Amino acid sequence: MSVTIKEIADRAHVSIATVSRALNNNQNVKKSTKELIQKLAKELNYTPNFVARTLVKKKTNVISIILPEVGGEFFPEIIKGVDQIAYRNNYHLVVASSHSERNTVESILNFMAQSLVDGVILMVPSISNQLKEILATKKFPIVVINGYNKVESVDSVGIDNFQGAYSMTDYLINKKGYKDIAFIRGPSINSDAEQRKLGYLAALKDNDIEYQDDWIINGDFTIKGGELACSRLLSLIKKPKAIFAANDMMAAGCYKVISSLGLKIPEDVAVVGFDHISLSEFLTPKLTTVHVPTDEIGRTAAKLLFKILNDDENHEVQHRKITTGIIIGESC
Amino acid sequence: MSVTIKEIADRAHVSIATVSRALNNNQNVKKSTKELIQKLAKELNYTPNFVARTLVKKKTNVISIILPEVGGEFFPEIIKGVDQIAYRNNYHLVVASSHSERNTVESILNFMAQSLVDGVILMVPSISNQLKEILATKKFPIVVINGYNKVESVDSVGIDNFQGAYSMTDYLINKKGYKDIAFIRGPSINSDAEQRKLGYLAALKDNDIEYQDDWIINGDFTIKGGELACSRLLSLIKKPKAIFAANDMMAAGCYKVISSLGLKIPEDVAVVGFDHISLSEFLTPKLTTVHVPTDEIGRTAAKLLFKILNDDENHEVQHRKITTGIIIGESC
DNA sequence: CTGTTAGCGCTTTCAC
DNA sequence: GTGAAAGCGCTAACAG
Repeated sequence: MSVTIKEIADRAHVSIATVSRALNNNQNVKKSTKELIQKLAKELNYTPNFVARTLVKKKTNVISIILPEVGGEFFPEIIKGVDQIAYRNNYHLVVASSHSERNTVESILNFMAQSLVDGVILMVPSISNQLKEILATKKFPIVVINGYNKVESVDSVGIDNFQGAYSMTDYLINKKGYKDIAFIRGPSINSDAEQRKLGYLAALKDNDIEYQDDWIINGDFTIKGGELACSRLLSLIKKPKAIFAANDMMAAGCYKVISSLGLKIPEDVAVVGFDHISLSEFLTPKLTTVHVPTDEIGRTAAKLLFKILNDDENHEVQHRKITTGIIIGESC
Repeated sequence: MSVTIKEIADRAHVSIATVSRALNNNQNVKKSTKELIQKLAKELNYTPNFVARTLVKKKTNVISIILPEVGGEFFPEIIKGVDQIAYRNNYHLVVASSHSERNTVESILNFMAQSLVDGVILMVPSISNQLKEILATKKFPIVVINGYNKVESVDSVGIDNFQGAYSMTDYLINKKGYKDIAFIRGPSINSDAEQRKLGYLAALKDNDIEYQDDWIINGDFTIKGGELACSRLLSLIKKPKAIFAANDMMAAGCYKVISSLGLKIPEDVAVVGFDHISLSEFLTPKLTTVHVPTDEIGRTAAKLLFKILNDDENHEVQHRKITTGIIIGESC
């Protein structure tokens, strides 16, 4: 096996305690012996046994992120952000995605029970009651990624959907001069989607624009849903001049319908989206959309977690919102 | 802290050794005491301390996957595949992506040195000499994802680029009746790209079609590169009737150029790609392309790794190639 | 069947 | 400054 402190101790003719001290650079070890030990360690290519240290320190230097899936547009970015911060803190990251054979709750409990990780970042589409209970009574460091429907006692970070939708709507009105703006909603159980709708409504209101009931159409965040919604909007007697889709996928659906009707974006009707997925860059004309800084979410969550980890006692719960920005394309 | 076997031992009035045995279900423990212990364990909500066990067993039940990046089209799928298999084997997965602050080699050495993981899956765009050396002298379980440029002594899995390109070309010729097929290459240092070119050439040859030098154009796997290559091809005196881009990104570039020239796909010129990235589904007309079963790569790599892990002594090195399939769109 | 004992590799009092 | 010794929670001989 690999070299241990015992090996070094033997060669340096000191005790393993001294080696331990010297290697941890702390304590009061005579300069010369410290140097000798460090030299020896280097020579022997010594690396501390992580596991042994963990056993005594009760600290694994591992955090974990649990998410519904590892693929897609957002998750990888989040992981990346977390990984970055973890690395800087000299931590490792275990990624656990719930899949058919594993569910989120199980994952958390498992990790924590086995004292495998020092903390977890949890990303869930929605917070079930079972989960809520666990979180409410939790006694381990955790931060949740998911803006709404949150548990008060648990740190969280989410994106500011309201602000994003508000500023996009405001942009359409005040920078682009649109007044007739329709909105395609996301699934109503989805709290992100709801916030986006509220942001849209608030912006209309603040600009003294009456909202039209039939310009707020249900959608389901899919391309297909966008197509359906869009064709309904464009078959109204009073058609909107701009369509704000609650996500880019549905905006892409609008593109399909609009081009199949022989209409032009943005001349005949403008389309804007939300998310800034990579597809939005490939649409012609390039989609104007709300950018969600995904990696920042990951980084923020990780930073929050380390704040708890380093500052356990007097850490106070925070709920952070990540603000969005507008990516200006040519679709309005 | 959490319950330990000592706690259980006390309550059951037996020694910790017996508890350990009972819990591990092995050995010969009297049925009644075993049942008592297991009942107690459940009552006390006992979970084994992973770290303590690791320290003595010298086995962490963690594998790691190291990749250049966590985002993008492919990596998440690979991770997912690995995760699935890992979970089934009762293992955890640590994901490490090399980023600005960390490089691959460092990661491997680090993990192994700290005896943090039992094995690693390594995915690299290319294998440097430094890495090659490490791999050649490696003494820990590792499997490399990257078909070519491989180290003989190390297990690997990669996709069969040659076969993929061959069958696509063959499909164009024999199913679709094309004879004038141009090819846009990837970067020549990229061995995947080279294999694709070879597959293309081989298919032409086997069908007795002379290849044309100026129909094989350099590209760089980017949209821009695809655009450039495509406009060069379409300004030739003798234009090809079909363009086989070595990846979907470049195929997307072709789409742009072709539509800007007012030409139609596939009537005026057919376009096919390679990779089956999600963008290819959104192109109009839908792109015909070679599907790379990414999650299968991950699964295969993981299975291979566990084969080594479980079968250490007499495992013989394998090099696996994952075959591809054709996704039929409307672009040819 | 079950208990005793000796570690795994390291950190951390407590003495000297 | 440094060593001795205990112990983290568990497993694995070795006895009985």
